[in-house]
Amino acid sequence: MLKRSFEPACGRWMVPPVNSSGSTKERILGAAELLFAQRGFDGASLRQLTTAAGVNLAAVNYHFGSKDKLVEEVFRRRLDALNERRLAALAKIAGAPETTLENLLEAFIRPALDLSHDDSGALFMRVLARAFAEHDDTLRQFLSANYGHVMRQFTAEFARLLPQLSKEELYWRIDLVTGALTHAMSGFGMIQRKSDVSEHTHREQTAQHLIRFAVAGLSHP
Amino acid sequence: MLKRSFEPACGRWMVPPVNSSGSTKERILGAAELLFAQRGFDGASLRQLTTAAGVNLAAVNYHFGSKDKLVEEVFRRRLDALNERRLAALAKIAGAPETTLENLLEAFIRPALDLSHDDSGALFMRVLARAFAEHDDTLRQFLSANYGHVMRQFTAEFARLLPQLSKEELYWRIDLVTGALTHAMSGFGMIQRKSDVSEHTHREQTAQHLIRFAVAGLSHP
DNA sequence: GGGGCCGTCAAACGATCGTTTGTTGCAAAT
DNA sequence: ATTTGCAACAAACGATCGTTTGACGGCCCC
Repeated sequence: MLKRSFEPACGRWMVPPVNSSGSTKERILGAAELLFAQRGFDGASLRQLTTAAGVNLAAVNYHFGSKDKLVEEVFRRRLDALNERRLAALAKIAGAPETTLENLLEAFIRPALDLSHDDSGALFMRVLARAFAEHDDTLRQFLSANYGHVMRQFTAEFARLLPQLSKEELYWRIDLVTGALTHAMSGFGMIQRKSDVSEHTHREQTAQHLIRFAVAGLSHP
Repeated sequence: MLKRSFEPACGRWMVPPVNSSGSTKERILGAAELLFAQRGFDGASLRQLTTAAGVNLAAVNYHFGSKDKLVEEVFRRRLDALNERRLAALAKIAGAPETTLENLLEAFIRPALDLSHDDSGALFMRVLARAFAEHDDTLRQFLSANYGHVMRQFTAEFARLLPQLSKEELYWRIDLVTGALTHAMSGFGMIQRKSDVSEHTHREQTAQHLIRFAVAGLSHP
């Protein structure tokens, strides 16, 4: 079997330890983030999810309306925070004459790395990487409608700092940086965190490598 | 709904036009590639799949043993060809004193782009991007066991052409290039093929941008 | 001509899916 | 004290899942 993760010999599926803190809605969202990251949106069933959250099966439909609405809420909760931080960081440097490409990339990348800081935020980056790969047009429209203006503001600032690039050239490069970012954040690839460095240090290294790589890729002639 | 693609008002799910060419096994593999790319491994059911292929429901289990074995075969068929081409291209330049970083990246990237050339090979890149995002350890082991030696040979050649980089630094950068490659190939992002350029031209542009970006990112001090 | 494979088929299997229902406990409002 | 509304629960709904079964027809080989 290639895809589905393990299934224990006894019992049908893993029941992660019950998370008993917070309200019912929050416990569902937390468990959803974990299981969506591990097994995907289709792969994680509401029964696994509600068992992990320690709530009743019907609670998801009661509080969110449907499984799809739950998925939407998982996205909205994290992306609202992420894009707020991005815009706040951008606002501090936008238009300033002394702003460097490193500053701008920092503003773009750092909030994504910080998101991975708190307890389960790191899982969300995997959920996001999955969603990107799903390639769904509905997701595309959702992201564009809700967070498109953030990307537009950053692109405008990139254009200001890289005036030598044509619009098309700039789009291409930002696209490639986004790909490298998503890849690095989701943690697939050769580079794994070594056991002797802390999670925080590892994130810091990731950011450093990513920013240097992106600066070189963006600003080459 | 965020994720599942549309479902038509009449009838339960889309039934793509029947593909009536080739053997039963080949038709199943073709339809699997299409539906796995569109709906994911869990999302695409054997009933959708066999209907699209124009074969009986039981044919999958008869010819492949199980759905999971089918997934495995979808991967193996394309990756065998991809890595053969990569190794052939690498063999022509490995160790040669006049080899440039561009040559090496070309050998690495071009076969992936060429894979997208034939009929449905482009779909496979989406399947692959999905599988990367799934983050499954079983997949990781499958790739490492069957195609790890390819990555190792390329890494050795990268190390020869970039002697100034530490081993860790090199791994990081190759990882980021891989992320950009996967992202560009899977086609999520701002850049979409314009209707006035051919598929071939678009692939060529993708390769050019990607190689230039990667060279800059890899070789910066 | 008859026996053994092979590929295909409709039909069914049990399991699991997302969702709905009806009931219960409980606290605030009347 | 009674009513109202919310949240949680067990249980069931019909649909769909991956897989298995047994029968049917065509083909080659003895």
